[in-house]
Amino acid sequence: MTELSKNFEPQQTDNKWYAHWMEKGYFYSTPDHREPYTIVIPPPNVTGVLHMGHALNNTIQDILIRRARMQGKNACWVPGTDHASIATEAKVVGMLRERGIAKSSLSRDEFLSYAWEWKEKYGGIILQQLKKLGCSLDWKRTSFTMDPDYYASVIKVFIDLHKKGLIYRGKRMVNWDPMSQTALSDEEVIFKEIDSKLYYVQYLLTDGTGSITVATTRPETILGDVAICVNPTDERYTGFVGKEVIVPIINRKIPIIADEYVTADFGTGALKITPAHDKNDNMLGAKHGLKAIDTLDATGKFSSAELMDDAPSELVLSYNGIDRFELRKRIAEDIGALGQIQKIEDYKGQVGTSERTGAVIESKLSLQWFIDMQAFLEKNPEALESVMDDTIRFHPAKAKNTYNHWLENIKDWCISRQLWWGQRIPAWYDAERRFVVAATEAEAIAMFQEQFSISNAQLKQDEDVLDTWFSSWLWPMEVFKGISNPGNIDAAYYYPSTTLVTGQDIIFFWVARMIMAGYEYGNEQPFKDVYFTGMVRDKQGRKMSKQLGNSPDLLALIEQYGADAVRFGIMVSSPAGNDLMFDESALEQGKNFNNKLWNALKLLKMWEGRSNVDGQESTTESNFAVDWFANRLNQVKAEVNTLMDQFKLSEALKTIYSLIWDDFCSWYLEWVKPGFEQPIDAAVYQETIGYFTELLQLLHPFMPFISEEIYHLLDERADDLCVKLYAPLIPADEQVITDGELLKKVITALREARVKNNIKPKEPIQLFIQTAVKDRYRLLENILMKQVNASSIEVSDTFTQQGISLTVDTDKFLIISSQPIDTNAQKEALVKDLEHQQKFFESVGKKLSNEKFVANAKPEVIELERKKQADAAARMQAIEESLAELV
RNA sequence: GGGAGCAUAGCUCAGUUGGUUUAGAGCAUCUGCCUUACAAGCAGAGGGUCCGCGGUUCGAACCCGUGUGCUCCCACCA
Repeated sequence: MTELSKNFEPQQTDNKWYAHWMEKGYFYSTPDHREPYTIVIPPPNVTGVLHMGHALNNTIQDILIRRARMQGKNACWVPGTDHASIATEAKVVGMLRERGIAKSSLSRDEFLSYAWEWKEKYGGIILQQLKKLGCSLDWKRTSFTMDPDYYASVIKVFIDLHKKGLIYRGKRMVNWDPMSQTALSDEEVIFKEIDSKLYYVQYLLTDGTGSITVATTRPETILGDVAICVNPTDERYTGFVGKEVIVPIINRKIPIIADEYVTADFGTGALKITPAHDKNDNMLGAKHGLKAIDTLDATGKFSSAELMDDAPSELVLSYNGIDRFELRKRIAEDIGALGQIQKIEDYKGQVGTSERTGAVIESKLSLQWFIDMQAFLEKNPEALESVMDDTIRFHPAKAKNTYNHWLENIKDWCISRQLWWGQRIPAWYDAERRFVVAATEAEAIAMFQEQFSISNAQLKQDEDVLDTWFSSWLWPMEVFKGISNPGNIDAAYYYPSTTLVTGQDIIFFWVARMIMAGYEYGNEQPFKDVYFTGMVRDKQGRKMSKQLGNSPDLLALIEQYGADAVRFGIMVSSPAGNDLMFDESALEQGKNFNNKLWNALKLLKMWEGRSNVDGQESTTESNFAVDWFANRLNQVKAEVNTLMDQFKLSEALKTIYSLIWDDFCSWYLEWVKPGFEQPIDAAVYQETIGYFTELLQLLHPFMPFISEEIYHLLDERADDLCVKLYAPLIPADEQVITDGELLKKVITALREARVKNNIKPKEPIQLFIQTAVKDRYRLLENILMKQVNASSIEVSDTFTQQGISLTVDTDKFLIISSQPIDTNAQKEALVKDLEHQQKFFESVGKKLSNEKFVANAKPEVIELERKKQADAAARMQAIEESLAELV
């Protein structure tokens, strides 16, 4: 027997076991006759590092996949990363800048070779970090959304959807990120409340009869104004409609028009129309036949390029190159100098920002590629139906509402991005901007021949790449090459996947689109269950963020507490779909739990050499304890199964924790513990080892390292817990469970009596019991004696001595000790208990004498109330007898 | 502005179709113990107007209405 350390030392065991599991290839999966259980990881950004959100998400996936593996399913958890177009490109640009290289000085190919170099070097660190957490991923299947096959599948889907008329190219108002200089989808825009100012700008009428004042938050766009709009019912302005005003500074003459869109009671009731810079203005401009004048360039700086018709002044030209926010101040000042700013008010408004860069979004008219989502959904109505009718089950179900709302109000998806890192859009243009969509230039040339009768066309490929989510939505299929090589063995076996575990925040970005793609390309659901995790917050409920500095270093925590303790801490307080309030004290609890397990092991190791193989017969206390725990274990295993099937992982873990700590360690081990330096019965010892093994197996999905370690220390063996199959469930014997509960209750009550009467633990007592179920107590006697330190137990019909009396259920107990008895305190306690019982008895009695209750309640409920009443009566009688015996 | 959700012990949460609930657990707190696996522990205890108000019902933490307070999602009233 090797010497066991005082406490469990995870740092030494975690890496050892992970390496061992890898070496054995336990995480690798290939199709076979077994039922598959498939999870595809939500691919983290290739540039990412492990944070609390990942830890929560991946711990859950690992628990599910490990359990499936031990249930005999063919468990396959596919790892991988996402190329994360914007985020990665930004990182590479930053890296180049540090080296003194500007992106603009590079060709596309040069830039991409730097990007790949960077990806190879730094990408996927996060996957290595997942190993520290114990994640049992099938590393041979590691995928990347820019792998050659994956890339090809994305192009294939683009071409296919274009052919089906679901993808179109058009000039629309898009969300423009001036920092990364690309269009974004609506989902990538986050609205934030920002303090700004409302400027009241006066526009003079051309006929010299006065002016109209407009309230705007964006004076920098004034030079692009093409009209002033008022509500037709607004009496203040009835005389104005049809007249013209002069735009300050640029001196353009623009009409005053009327449209019901304008709300009279906001600002001055007059709205300036700038179709190039606002979605609603653009809509109004189109409706009223107004042109759009764009005064900002792609980087958000002023550009006079579209102002040439207005013969711009020196002042206007001097704005060129000024950033939009600086420009706002400048123009406001310059209009102020003209005396045409009436007032400036503080104003808090919603401003769209880029999810990735945080830059304030500009609405910009731009030629982009879109998916007609409405048409897509009409073609695939199952995408909505499957979720609403629980063909795809959402956990928690309330996420269905969110999903439903989004799909019912779905808008077109802008999928082109003005970036280089990503799948390049397979559209080919000639000099006259005619285009075809084709996978290769050769195909495109052939198509030009066919469509436009142009041979050997000189073509250029679209410069843009696709939105990252346009590749992610194929993830569950394409990790098995289901798009690039449809119907292959892996795809047929593993797809649709079993469970998806992801954050609620990407329900639209990702989950909804995967479901849509699933029905379009495979005509079935991509997964059966979706488990949504909440957000990880600090214990004050704040989001974790770099600015607040409240985001713990996960690897440091693993180093400090061990991976199992971290997993425990995360899981113990994270119900499905609810935010996780991360608190380091939960990790402490996890560490303590490790230690508890470790000490149980140490205890068994002490018994190992002292088991009595051929000696005395098993004692009855051991028999009952062994019998009880076997049943208790079966009972809890069934409970855990139910909880796991309902995805109540946190509850399941707490249930296992309590089974191990309370039932196994506090009760069972104490019940079978032999006297000091006494041998333990060999059969009992063997059973105990078996129970501990089963407990470790139950715990393994949650805490894989320590369970594997103890499993091997408990008994030298060749197999591993990691792949040990769960035994079939056996129903528990209720009578044995009930007897065990009674025993616990009696022990607790007697201990309480000892404490209250100042009987020292070491002082033995004599115990007398009056009970109607003598046989049951005979079974429990020896354990009871040991647990309450009784020198004798006598089951009799009457008590003949004075002592401390108490009742448990309807059984009466009398304790005789050398301590002097405080009769008054005894009486007081009994009277208090009696009063309590009486109150209860009366309330039940009241209920039972209520005719309406007896008439309306279900028979079994009435029966129950009768039983409660009878029990209370019996208890009252027992207490009264005890009181009478007290002189 | 529209929609969804939540409110139970100091904290984090369970509580299945209303009746085995006189509302439970973990953590924290308090008391006593270095008892021969474990003081990172053991034994025991205290702690709740189930957010307020009204209603339905024989019976409500649970169902309905309403008020209050939080959270999230959607929506560019300039």
